Amino acid sequence: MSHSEIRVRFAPSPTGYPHLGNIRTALFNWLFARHHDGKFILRIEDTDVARKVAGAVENITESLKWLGLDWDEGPYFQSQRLPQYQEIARKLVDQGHAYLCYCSPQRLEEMRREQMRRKQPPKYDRRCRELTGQQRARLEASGVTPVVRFKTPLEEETSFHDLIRGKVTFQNDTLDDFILLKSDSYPTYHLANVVDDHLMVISHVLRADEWLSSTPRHILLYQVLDWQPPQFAHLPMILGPDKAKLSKRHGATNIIDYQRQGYLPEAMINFLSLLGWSLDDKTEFLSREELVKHFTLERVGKTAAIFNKDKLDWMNGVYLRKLTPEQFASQSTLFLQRDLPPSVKHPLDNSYISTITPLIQERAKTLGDVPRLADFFFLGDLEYDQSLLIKGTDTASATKAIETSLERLKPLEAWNTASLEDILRPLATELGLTTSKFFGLLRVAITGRTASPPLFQTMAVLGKERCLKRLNKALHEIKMQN
RNA sequence: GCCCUCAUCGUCUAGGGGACUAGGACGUCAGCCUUUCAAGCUGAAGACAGGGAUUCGAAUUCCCUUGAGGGCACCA
Repeated sequence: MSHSEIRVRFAPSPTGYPHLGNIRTALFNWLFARHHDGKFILRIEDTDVARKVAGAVENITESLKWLGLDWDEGPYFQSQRLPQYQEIARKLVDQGHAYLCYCSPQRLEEMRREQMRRKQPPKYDRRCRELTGQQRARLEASGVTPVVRFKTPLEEETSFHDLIRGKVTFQNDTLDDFILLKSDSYPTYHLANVVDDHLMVISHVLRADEWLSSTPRHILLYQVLDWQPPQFAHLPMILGPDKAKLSKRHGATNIIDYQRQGYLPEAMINFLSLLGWSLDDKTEFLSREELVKHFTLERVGKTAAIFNKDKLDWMNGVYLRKLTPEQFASQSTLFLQRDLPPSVKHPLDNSYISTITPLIQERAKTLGDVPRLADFFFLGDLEYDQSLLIKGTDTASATKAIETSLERLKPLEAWNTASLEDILRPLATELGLTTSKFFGLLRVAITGRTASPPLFQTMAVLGKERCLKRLNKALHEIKMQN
């Protein structure tokens, strides 16, 4: 591989399922790689045995696949590369850049509590930093398994140039002697991350802003290891509506949930790309190809973005409407099969579905809306809410309207939108009702609700038999209620 | 408490000294269309956190204040 090749990675830890923020990071890495014709690498940072979540790796790969964020290498697993980290840790100890620490977690915990209580920055007191051989031998003999800590320089400062933030500087004395290797001999994030980014020849680290303050530690590691650090770009965070870092308590943040709710991957990609990045002052819609073509770090912003679900819904609706009727029908089918009430008999008839979905397409914001918007096309008997049935009309006129409609409709042979309109529209005048009232009444009788696709089209799709049956039932209910 | 970062309409953002009476989008409101709901169209309301400084001129540069976020684990 050439030295100038762009190589980036998405490196999630399998301690949970990826949410919007994680995926936005993946997306920007992917876009950056594709834009520069580089490589996008997937690395699983599974160094925390205790917090590992079953199925997380599968969920991560599934999410990336759903969105079409294909990776060129990996997934690599850090848990399978333990010897590499251990060797580096050993080397650092040998060279005097790191040391063995025998302090117990309990002692550290107490110390932290005390520091917090005294409003001091919680920091390791470096008790083991300068142990004599004798002291070490005694601790070793007592059976304590040590951790390896980095010997952070006590003076001077560490700075680096962030591609998005510019120059960032930290005083070394504000840094801790952080742990490199845990007592279970797994590396911590800091060690594994640096070692892997170097070994995998990562050219650019594009990660969320929350990592900014650990970057000086990483820089320090690169320095003592005599490795060239990658370029860093810390992406603005995505926050929940409460302005806090996205987390479980923000609800359905797992990216796969959005798939389940019926968001389209294209819409998701487009929406996410605009969270922290923009092309110009007006472009809202960009295809995957356009995104790849135009994506640059220069146009990534610095300010954290609050996730705005309303806009996602709007955008998904636009993408839904852009689908061909055939595409929309086939995409809807899965959701209808999954979410229609159990009373609806399966399997569903595909040709019937394709007559319905055109009436739903411009009304759905997600594919998950489809079953709710279309259930009355599949249900047998409808349950009427009496207040809906007689809304805006009195019982007598409602009864008469439906009776007359039934009378005129029964002999109708050609049951289609035009013929239905030819019969029913004049009837409104005849009955002395506004079309709004008359059609509204029929709408409730036919669909069980006050809002639906256009009445005649709906009736045409439902068919004569079902419509007459529903009108009869509605009529019966009106009479029963009085 | 300490460190770091950020700061334009409710939200996502454009803006990198004069083109800004600050543009676009979502949302909101109003109107049009209309058999309802949507969709569509038109319009409206709506922001440069505050204070200094630099400059002929600042949303744009610098400083301070304030606010917000993030980090400070044998978690990543």
